[in-house]
Amino acid sequence: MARPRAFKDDDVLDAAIACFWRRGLEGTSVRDLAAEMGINGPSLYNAFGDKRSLFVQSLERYAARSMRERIERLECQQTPKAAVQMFFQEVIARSLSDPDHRGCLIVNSALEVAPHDRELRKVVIGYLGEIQNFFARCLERAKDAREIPKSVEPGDTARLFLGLLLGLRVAARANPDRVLLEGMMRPALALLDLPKKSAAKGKL
Amino acid sequence: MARPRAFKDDDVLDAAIACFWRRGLEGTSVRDLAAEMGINGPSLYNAFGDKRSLFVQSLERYAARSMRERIERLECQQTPKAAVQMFFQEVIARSLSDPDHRGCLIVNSALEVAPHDRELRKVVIGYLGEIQNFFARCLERAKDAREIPKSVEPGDTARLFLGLLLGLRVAARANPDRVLLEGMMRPALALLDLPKKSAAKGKL
DNA sequence: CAGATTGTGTATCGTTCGATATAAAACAAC
DNA sequence: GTTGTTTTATATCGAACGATACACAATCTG
Repeated sequence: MARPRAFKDDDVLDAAIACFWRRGLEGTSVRDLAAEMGINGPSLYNAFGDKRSLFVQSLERYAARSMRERIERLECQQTPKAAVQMFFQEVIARSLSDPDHRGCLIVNSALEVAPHDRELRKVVIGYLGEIQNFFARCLERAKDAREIPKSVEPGDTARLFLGLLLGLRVAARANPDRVLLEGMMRPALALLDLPKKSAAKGKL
Repeated sequence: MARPRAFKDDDVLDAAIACFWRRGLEGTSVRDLAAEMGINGPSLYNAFGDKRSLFVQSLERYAARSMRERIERLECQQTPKAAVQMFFQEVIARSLSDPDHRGCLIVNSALEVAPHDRELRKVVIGYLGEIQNFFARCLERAKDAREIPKSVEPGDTARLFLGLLLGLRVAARANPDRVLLEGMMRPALALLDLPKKSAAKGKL
């Protein structure tokens, strides 16, 4: 009943994600966005509303495609313990191979916009909660399956892993060095190692 | 031999720190800065150079007054193990009591400016290295003093604590919740607890 | 005092910002 | 075809941006 879009919303949204991911909300201009998306300013406003609204939609698409995709894939294809291990393995690999040092759009947003934008803070906290819940679920299941020591407390350990993920992503932006990224995870992931079964041992 | 400054550089630099700390480099305008510093634009440029140069000087003063002060104070007044514990205790207390959710200027800068500014990246990496070295020194000394288990590897554990500090500061900006902040540190700090001396025990 | 030098305050430079007014273009329904 | 609706492209809008030109004020050296 009217002129059709000359672009697919999802495609240009991916281009917007690329901009925001590299430079953040305030660091990206509407002209930058329009150029990268291959559309004109008015088309951008017509399709996505103002800049902040485009940012919200970019963040939501990023969360669905980058975060939830990884969580769902690992959670249904791996054992609970391996899911956590591979989660960080993938994040580190991505961080080390990204020449732009983009880190994670959610973490970047947690630092840039969450303190000043009440609504976006709720959104970001929601995404971080999803990650924390993923860790907590994996740890609970791993504990039930005797994959990890009984001494692991799933709640706090999930918080530990969330904190380390945030730290990993910050380090990935400033100093993506393999020794640093793998080194900071090693003692934490070692918490999941089962105690060796040796002869002269036994807690009781 | 000429007209004297109507302000003390350090005082107005503190005001600049306050601006950059809350809103970052790009989020703070020169007008914001001049207003908060109580001086006019030209005086700002005369005394500190351009905006980026003022940012560098603010960051250096912040590092000296917030980071190095804490490190030196804890390192000479506390046992090595207590220094690490109190470091995080102080950071968490500050994070929970700050109504502006400012986090840490160094961490904020690691995320905002380090990826796009080669020189500032070096500066930020240097500051992060100072923190990591503080942790490493404390852990080495604590190990020598039998304050922490022999199983603690100082290098990686220092990287772990640096990563957690970064994560703590990000969480402090988006979601400064006591349960989260203390919970994410608990399993990591528990690594420093000595094993209980019970009767039926002994590694060898 | 006069001369030199530096800081201050006003006003503004050109640029870029987010956001639109406007009109032509591309479709569906008729 | 005509009409109605939405998208596109050009050309901006006023505001805010980083940065200065300029003249005046304040100090030191003689």
